[in-house]
Amino acid sequence: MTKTTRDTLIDAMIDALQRKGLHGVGLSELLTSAGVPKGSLYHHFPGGKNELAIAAIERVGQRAEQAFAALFERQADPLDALTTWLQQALGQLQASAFERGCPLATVALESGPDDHAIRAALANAFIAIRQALQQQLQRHGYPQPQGLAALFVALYEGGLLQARVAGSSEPLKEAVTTLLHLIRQHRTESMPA
Amino acid sequence: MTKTTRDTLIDAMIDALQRKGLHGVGLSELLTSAGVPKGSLYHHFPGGKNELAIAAIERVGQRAEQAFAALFERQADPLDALTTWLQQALGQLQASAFERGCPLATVALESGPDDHAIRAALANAFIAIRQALQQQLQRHGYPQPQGLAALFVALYEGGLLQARVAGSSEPLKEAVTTLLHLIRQHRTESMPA
DNA sequence: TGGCCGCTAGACCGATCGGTCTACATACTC
DNA sequence: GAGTATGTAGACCGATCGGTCTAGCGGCCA
Repeated sequence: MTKTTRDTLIDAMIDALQRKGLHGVGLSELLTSAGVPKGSLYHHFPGGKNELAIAAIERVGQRAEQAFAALFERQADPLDALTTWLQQALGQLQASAFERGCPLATVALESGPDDHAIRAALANAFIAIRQALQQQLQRHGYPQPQGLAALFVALYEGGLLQARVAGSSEPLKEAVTTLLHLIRQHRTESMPA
Repeated sequence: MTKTTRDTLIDAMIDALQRKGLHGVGLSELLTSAGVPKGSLYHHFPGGKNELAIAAIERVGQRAEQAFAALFERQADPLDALTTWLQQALGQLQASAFERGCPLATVALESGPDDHAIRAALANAFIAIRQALQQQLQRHGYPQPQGLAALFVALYEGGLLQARVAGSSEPLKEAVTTLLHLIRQHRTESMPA
């Protein structure tokens, strides 16, 4: 089963969003890297660049949900699962010489109030991610699961950003270590197993 | 003392970076909003858009350092100071209908590996900010001050991002509350006053 | 085999991009 | 008042932007 043209385009857009953001990629550049002519783009996505970006955002959201499901199934304690998750993200960032961050973050900051559709897609994706985390934390009896979920997502986004500009994974590593330490400490004291 | 043309341009660029990022603003748009002709821009910044962006990043870094200094002078406990800081950021975001975030974040995610100068300016700014936080935390005896500093910056950047796409300050508020709770708890237990 | 349709292919378009260049106003110096 | 430095003003440039349009390829069904 070969990848369809549509999927090729979406993947190319995701990669572009990770590296430069929506305004940063030219269509011709994107099409060249995807090996797809312009006609095909506008056949599959009549709405052009924007529609493709929205499809990319939605796919990222879906993948994140799947990845979380798999992760939480493998590791019982959500904290272990989240640690794995952050380590994976860090690994990918390092492997790409700190060029590939979160595909959602850049668009989120670039988008203006007029980009309704993009904003909606982003909002959905982030809500889904936070809810997935929150449910797992709640199920395992962590206090303030909603706040913790938002905190973890913030740590992920803010940490990747810092790692990117620093060209080093140290800031993120330190922040993760510190937060996990705080939570574990708090947990063992307030709810002894 | 009227604001110089140079300062007007820098401020306009900072505003643009907060709203749309570097690639998102056109020069003509920026110049119109600043009320400055193109000739003046290239007189003060021969390097054009990039050089202006770097000047803007540097100024943001300086302002942050000043703001921290003033904040820490007014509030003895760094945690109180940081709470104030996050509340101010949230206030500004809300006041602008969630359009004005951190001027550094967007450029950080947009910039490619070839933008050496911009990357260097960003790296400096973030290092300065983290160090300012770290020193204050250290001075007040908080454990893992470096990790805490990185964690706070991540919370700030990741939290503003979430608030922006959500069009609501709730995610950031919850994350802040949760983190402060964790730290205070940890502190009172490990180092009773 | 002829017609059809999903899709590829890329020439082409006006608009806008960042950047350059010349002309001019102002103000300070000799 | 002539000369010079500083900075304003915007017409103008080629390149590139996102998007449209026509041509044609290749498989499928009658």
